[in-house]
Amino acid sequence: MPLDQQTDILARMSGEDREALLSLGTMQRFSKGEFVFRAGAPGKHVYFLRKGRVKICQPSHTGKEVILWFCFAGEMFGLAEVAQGGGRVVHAHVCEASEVLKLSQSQFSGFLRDHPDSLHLVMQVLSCRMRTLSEVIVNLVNDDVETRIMKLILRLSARHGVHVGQDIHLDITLTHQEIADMVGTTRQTVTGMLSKLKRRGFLSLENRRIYIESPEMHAAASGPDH
Amino acid sequence: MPLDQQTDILARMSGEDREALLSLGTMQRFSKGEFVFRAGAPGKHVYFLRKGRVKICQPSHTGKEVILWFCFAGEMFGLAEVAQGGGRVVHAHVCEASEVLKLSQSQFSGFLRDHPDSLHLVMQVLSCRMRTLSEVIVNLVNDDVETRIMKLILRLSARHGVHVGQDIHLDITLTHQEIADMVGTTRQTVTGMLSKLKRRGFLSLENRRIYIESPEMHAAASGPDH
DNA sequence: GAAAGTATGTCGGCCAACTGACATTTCCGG
DNA sequence: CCGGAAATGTCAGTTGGCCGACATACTTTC
Repeated sequence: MPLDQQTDILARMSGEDREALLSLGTMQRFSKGEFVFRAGAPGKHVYFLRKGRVKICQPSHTGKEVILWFCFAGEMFGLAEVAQGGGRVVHAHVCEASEVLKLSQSQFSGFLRDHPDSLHLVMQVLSCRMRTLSEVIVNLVNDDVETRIMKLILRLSARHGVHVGQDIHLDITLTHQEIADMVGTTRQTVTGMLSKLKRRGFLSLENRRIYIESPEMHAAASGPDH
Repeated sequence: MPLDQQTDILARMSGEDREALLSLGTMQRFSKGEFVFRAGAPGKHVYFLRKGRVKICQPSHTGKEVILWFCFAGEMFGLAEVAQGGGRVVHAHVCEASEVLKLSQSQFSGFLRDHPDSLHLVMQVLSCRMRTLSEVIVNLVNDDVETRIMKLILRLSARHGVHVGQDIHLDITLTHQEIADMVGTTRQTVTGMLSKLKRRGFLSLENRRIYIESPEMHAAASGPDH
């Protein structure tokens, strides 16, 4: 199983465990632009995203935002602060209408105690996320902006790509600003790079969706050409 | 407890748990320059550093190395791959003569099953490390090299600083290259920045050790001046 | 204690990418 | 279906920090 598929914890849980989990928590609905929680808030709950899309991002004194984690249906978020204590350091910002399962710290520890298989899954998810974060760091340090953007697109397509004939169709919409916040660059540079990649034939853009011409892309993203 | 103190898992474990853990694993000795494991190796063991210093670093195709984690006595490493499966993606590179406790995956899961308090600790450590990684990402994206170096020094001093009168004495030796690999820059730039900081009176350097004039430093590192 | 290896200090040239500024296009709520 | 808001496209000016190259200092090893 590729790294990118491991984080859908709800899907990987056994049926009984999932039922138990769902019956424990309470569902909440959010619409676009709202926050599930904000930096500074206490942080006594864990969340499971059932539907929609949430970005976990850290604001900085300069006003710039960094997106640390893009959360899709089936994934878990908000665990770090619960396990570790202390308030939230990140925002959980809702990108599109979403449904979220909310569990208190004690509900969740109880669940883990009673369901050791799920405990193991949680450790896997945490490990997987640590690897993803490490990968981002390595990218930031080693690669130029163009390569970072290509690798991001490939990473996303591993989990959210739909094969359409020869190409891969990324079925999520991202603004250039969001891409910039994920790879650590500016909106203008993203715009420029994307049209450059389009010109080169690596991908095509249609009403805010990205189509990847996969073979060329993989070869090109293996490293900045030098 | 500050973030930087949470990772000394051996110290935080109860006496009985620690005894149990130590009796389970086997001790190994390494000298400077050796590897506890290398990227590509299978990855079926967890390690606890009893003495010495180990850097967890990820090599890249360009030859550059990124230090993701500097491991000190009492800390745990190599868990991510064990929990998550798959081979090592990082090197564990021994910086100075070290002693390491080695446990197999099954020994470790057994231990966690029998010692729920320690399980909780492990989750805390993982969460803490995720936060640290996130912090590094935010630094890389937002701050210039000078600020990144200052923040690194402050982070290290929180865990390894010894108060000597007015100043804080960092009792670990780091080469400029290692600092560069941690903040994502080049050796030359580190040399330049350190002497700039020295000129400004933020810190002083004596035979490869760093002394911090704390008050000025904290103020300055809160953000790049603009 | 000499030689080899490793770490530090310093410099000029150069380019990727940021900044700010603006025009245009697309989206979305009423 | 219209008007404001948000997203995209483009450009010239500026610069932080990389690269390469070299000299000096420290520190192991035999």
